[in-house]
Order: sequence, then structure tokens, then C-alpha cells
Amino acid sequence: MKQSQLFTKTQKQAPKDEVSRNAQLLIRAGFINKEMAGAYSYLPLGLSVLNKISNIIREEMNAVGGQEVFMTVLQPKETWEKTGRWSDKVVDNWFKTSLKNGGELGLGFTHEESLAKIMKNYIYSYKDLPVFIYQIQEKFRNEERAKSGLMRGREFFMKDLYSFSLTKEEHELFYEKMKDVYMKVFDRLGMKEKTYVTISSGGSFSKYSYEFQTLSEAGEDTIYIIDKNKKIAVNKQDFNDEIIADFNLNLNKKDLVQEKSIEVGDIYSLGFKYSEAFNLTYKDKDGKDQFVFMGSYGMSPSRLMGAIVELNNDENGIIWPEAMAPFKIHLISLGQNEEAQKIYEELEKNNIEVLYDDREISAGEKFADSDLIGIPYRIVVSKKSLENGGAEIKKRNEKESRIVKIKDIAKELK
RNA sequence: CGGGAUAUAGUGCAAUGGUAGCACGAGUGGUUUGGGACCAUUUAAUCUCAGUUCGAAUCUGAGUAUCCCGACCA
Repeated sequence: MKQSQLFTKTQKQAPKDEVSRNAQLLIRAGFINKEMAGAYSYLPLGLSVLNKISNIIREEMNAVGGQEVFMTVLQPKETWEKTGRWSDKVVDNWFKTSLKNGGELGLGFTHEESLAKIMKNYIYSYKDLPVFIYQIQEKFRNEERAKSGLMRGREFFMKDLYSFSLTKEEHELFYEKMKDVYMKVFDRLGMKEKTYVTISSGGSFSKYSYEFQTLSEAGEDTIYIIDKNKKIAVNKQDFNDEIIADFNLNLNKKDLVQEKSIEVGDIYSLGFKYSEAFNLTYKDKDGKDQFVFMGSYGMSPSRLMGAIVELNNDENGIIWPEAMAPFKIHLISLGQNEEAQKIYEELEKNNIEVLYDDREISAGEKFADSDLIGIPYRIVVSKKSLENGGAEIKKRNEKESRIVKIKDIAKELK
């Protein structure tokens, strides 16, 4: 698109109430707008990034057999009383409200209850299992202290997948598989190198669970790295002798390296907790009722967006990996709009995503904006570049540019 | 939820209890055009409610919001 048409503008200074690097850069570059603590609006550039991250996750969930749904955020009290999770004493971050006719409801912070209830209408026989359901949707959590920009909001995006299996054994096969699926997603998002499968306490449903922790000073968690090559770690808050024994970890706690990290995903074995609460059963081959064995698998596209910015920036701005950049190319014309226009049309014709800076402003401002927004490739068309034989191409994360003939640009960047 | 801090144009900052000013942004006119260029000119603000005072951005109280530390975090 033409940048002169983009309604957002960049800012030199970040609002003083925004301390986290990811929110500062995203606000300055016009990706998001802060509505209140922990609640952000996504503007065109931000929405594009969010959708690209979501689509990568969606593709991987589909590849493993996930079926996408979209559940309502509105949650009636009665559903949650079945699992004892309506009480504010049990779940302290509910956003609750009421209906005009007096019924109480809450805004969903997760969807185990809701989905278990739905699946009761569709799971009857062992032939119906296993089945994997997911959604990419907003979650609401009344955080006592929202912080860290997109990484800990009151309203945020979540991909939550739920598995329904015949047995614990069948569940575990899928559970293990999901570890690899998650790592594949992080690989596509360019963060695999820094992401560790992290052993954590399992909450009330199972002894252990796995978190996915990405090394970053901006993180809220601390992990002990167990195996740097296999990317295995243990969450510091759960690290104890029992874990060492249970996982056969042959190590000495004081030799371990501690790192700060961002929790970018988690997977849980839920066991029968929800199937018992909602009497979610199937008939086995002998015609006997059996409870469904459940698991849940979370990953937040909005937190990932924040984390990706934390991992990919320099003093001038964001450096988007190509997979989730809002555009592939930032085309900048310096007083050569005619040639730039031709390149723009050629790129569009080839379905290459391009932001064309056609504004009548100084070169310095265009470069500064381009660095701040962080589109992976920058193409500059100017008198100078034309004299040198074409347009300059430079990657956002590289210093040197090179000249490419104008007729070769589309071919080269396809 | 405990502790601490802050609240002034769209953004960032000033203003001893006495004329709310600067920079960026935005508008207009002009000069520029390879790293947020320049000149002229315009625009736009004291969180809310009380109180003290001749007079409050400034002092007091309450409220609200925001940020930080901690706690919490399926």
C-alpha cells in the first residue's frame, strides 16, 4: 500500500508511561494503541503482524489434525460452578458482569469448561476419539498488575487447543507430539534458538506440565538450563529434588545457568478433571462408559508479537523476521516517484507485499520511519541509485545495500 | 493485594502561591531533498471533586488513572 494512505504515523518519542521495549516500539511505529493498562488496540500494521503470527500457528494446528472453532467469550456462572472455578477465591482474575435479567456471567479466561460441555453433544463412542479442537480468540483476565506491553495484558489473543483422547496412553502420544509442533511454530517465528521446553509444575491436574520459555531479559520467568543443545530447562520456581529424581536429571543445582525468559506457550495434561465434572464419556468396545482424557495447549499470538519485538530490535527500531512482517518490502522514493511507481506496480502485480513511501518528506525522515517500522527489505529509488543502474536493496538487519536493475526487482524478491 | 512514585497541548518536557512556556507533531506560505533539514506563521494543555487563599499547575484532603518493586499468574 501507499504510505501516504496509511492513517497511522510514527512518533519520535514513546509515551512516558510505557516502559517495556516492545510497547514503546510498537506504539512509536504505529502498530498498536494503548487504551488502558493491559488493553491495546491493533492498528493496520499491528493487525497484519498479529494475523500472520496467528496464521502460522493455525497452519501448524491444522497440520496435526486440529479443527478450528470459535467459542463465545460469554460464560454463564452455572458452567463454571461445575468445576468450582466460578468463585473469586479460586480464580481471582475473572471479569464478571451480569445480564439485564439478573443472570451472572464472566468473560472467558480459558475454555476448558465451555468446550467440555460442547463435546458432550458430539462424543459418544470410542470411534469419535481422539479429537483435537482449537480456537484463536480473545481471552480476558482481570490482572491485578498488567505490564510489559503486549506480554501481560488484561485482554489478549490466545490459541487454545484441547485434546480429547481415549486413554492416558493415547493422550501422551499426542502430548509428546505437540512439543515438537510447538517448537516448529517457534522455528517459523524465528525464535527456536532461544526457546526451551521447560519442565514446570502441573497445577492441580497433573504433576508436571511443559512450558515453552524464550530467553529474554524482558521475561518475567527464570529458568535453569538443563541441556542447551536439546533445549531443555526447568522453571526456577518449580525446581526441586523431586523433579531431579522424577526426570532422572543427573546434575548439580549450583552448576546450572539461570536465565530470564518469556513464557511463550504451555501444554497441560488435564486428565479426567473436566470430563468428570461434565460427565464427558464415551462407550468403549465393550459398551462400557469411560471418561475422556483431556489435554490443553496454549499459546498467545499477542504475547508472541511482543516477545518477537523484544528479540528483534536495535536502537533504530523493530527488525521483523520476514514470516510476520507487515510487508515484505519498504519501497522508498527519493524524488523519483515515476520510477518508484513502476516498481510499486510491478511488485503488487507479483503479489509481493510492499509499503510504498510516496510521501513528500525528507530522505532522513523516510529512512528513520523505515528503520522504526522494521520491514525486512528496503528498496530505495533515487537519482543516485538510478545513476548506479537501478534501485538499492538493503535488508533491515544488514548494513550494506546493493544495486539491482529495476526490471529484475520483482523477480529477485519473489 | 502490600509498598513506592507520578499526573500540564496529540507526544516529550518547563513554570518561587501571582501573565501557563519550550521542543516535536499538526495546519498555512516559502526554501530544501541520501539519515527525523530550514525560515515565517498558526494550532493545541494544568486528571476529577472538594478545601485553604485576595489569588492554586503549585498547598491540603478524597477519588481516579498510570508506572515501578513485590505478591499473584491454567
